[in-house]
Amino acid sequence: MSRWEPDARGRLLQAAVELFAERGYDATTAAQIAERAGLTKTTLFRHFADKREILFQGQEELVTRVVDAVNEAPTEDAPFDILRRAVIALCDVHVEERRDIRKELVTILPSSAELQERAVFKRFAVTNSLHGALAVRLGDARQAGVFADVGMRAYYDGYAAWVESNENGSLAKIVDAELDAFESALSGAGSILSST
Amino acid sequence: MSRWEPDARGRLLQAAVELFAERGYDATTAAQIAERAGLTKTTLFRHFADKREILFQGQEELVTRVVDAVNEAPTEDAPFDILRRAVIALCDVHVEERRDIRKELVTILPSSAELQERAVFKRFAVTNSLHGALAVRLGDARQAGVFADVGMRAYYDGYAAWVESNENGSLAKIVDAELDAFESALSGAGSILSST
DNA sequence: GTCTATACAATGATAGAC
DNA sequence: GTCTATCATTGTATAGAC
Repeated sequence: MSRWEPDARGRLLQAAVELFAERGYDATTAAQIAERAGLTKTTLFRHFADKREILFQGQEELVTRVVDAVNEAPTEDAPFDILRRAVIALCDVHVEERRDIRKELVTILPSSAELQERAVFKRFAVTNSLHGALAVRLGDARQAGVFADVGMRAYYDGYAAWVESNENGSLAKIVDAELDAFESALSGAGSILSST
Repeated sequence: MSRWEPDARGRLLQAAVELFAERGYDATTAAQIAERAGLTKTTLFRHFADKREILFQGQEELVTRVVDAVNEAPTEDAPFDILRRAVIALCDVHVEERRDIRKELVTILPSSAELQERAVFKRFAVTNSLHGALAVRLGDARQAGVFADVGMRAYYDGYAAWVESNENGSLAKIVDAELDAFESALSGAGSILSST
């Protein structure tokens, strides 16, 4: 019952995705996004720290998910099983996500260096959180580092395959298979190290 | 000879590092940097694509170095030995680098989100190039991915330790030891995977 | 508590003169 | 190569409207 239309953030996101798809990220100004959402530039920046953040909203949840999953993993879990839980926990986020926007994102992202930088930085943040949690749990920072990298690689590779495959089937299944493949690669790694 | 003082880029870098150290990255404007270097803002942006790039100039060299090292590795090299060559090849870049600037960089970087994003993006670019070259050489994209991540982790961890240790000894030595540690972690990885 | 109006500082692009 | 000048855009700050 307020005087304002509700869901300002949602409207801004919708407007942004539309305009980015129409004329590209760089060619779209913050003012144009706000206008299409029936708001002003000032209000846009009250909701989002910057223009990039419109598309990466809610990534902080990935950090808490991955850390919680590691911390709550059963004591009897083997290291790679802990990693598996953590990475699979990330997949659930995308269930609620709007499919149309996800589809657009994949085409918008490569068009702007600014956006790619932000995307990479978010990935880095999640990787670091996973690394930290695993280091505590496993007691070995280097092993935790390798596992964190492998897990995130499985996640992002799986995500890319999922989006490209027209989204039949669940993301979690694809990522799980990806983890299997990396697990074999790791277990075979001992035999392909230095000859010395 | 010309009317202008030579080495505009060097003077701009010098001025930028000084000012960033004095008053922080965000509080320093492009105009101030240019002024201290005896130039104008326009000229600054003719030499550097943006303000961040002043500090990350020459990182493209890392990409060519790492790729060349992989491609030129002897046929008889084991996979991890190829990786070792590639990562060690990165270390030589920092020999020529000016020590005072390197020292300052470590304090400036954490003070600005903008700078960290760029730094992470550069690391990502090098990692991807290494990944690509290793994938071709090893014929297994996933194995190459794990190796690329491990190698870059060894490099950046080693670099951090090197800078912190007041720079006695060579970077290559520290990174090499780091690689040894990761190699053991990898060779032991087979035994710590899923219990299933 | 959310939105608007206005003014402002800084980045980065562009065009033309030396 | 550099300079002056001008410009659009991002993002902030302030003060006020509903």
